[in-house]
Amino acid sequence: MTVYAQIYAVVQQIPPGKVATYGQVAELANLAGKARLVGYALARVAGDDRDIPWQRVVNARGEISYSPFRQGNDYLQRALLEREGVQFDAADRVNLRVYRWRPGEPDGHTSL
DNA sequence: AAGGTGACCCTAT
DNA sequence: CATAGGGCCACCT
Repeated sequence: MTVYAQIYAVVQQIPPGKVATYGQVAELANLAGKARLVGYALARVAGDDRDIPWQRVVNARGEISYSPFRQGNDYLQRALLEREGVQFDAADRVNLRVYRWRPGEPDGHTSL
């Protein structure tokens, strides 16, 4: 069982229309504090593996992590999320209080 | 086999 | 709000 397998297993549980942060995924995969590994692991499957909803992972501020290394996948990420109903604010961020996925609550009830 | 690197995160200034 | 620095660790030369 590699650390990647654990990371992918967690990401696959994120339901459509919801997002999780890198740090959150790391914690759920028993890799607390190793958020970078999550990004690294996802970089290896993006565009390659369609079984993993990589677009549902954003950074701790609710932003998509843009990088030239992603060759457009970052922009694609936003398009995919919007297609799922996730809305971005004027600062290009998603409101984590509304869209953050909470394990155990399949259809996150957005109570403030 | 050692060193650079990356889709991160947190705290302090 | 912005910048800076430390911690993290598997992957690829």
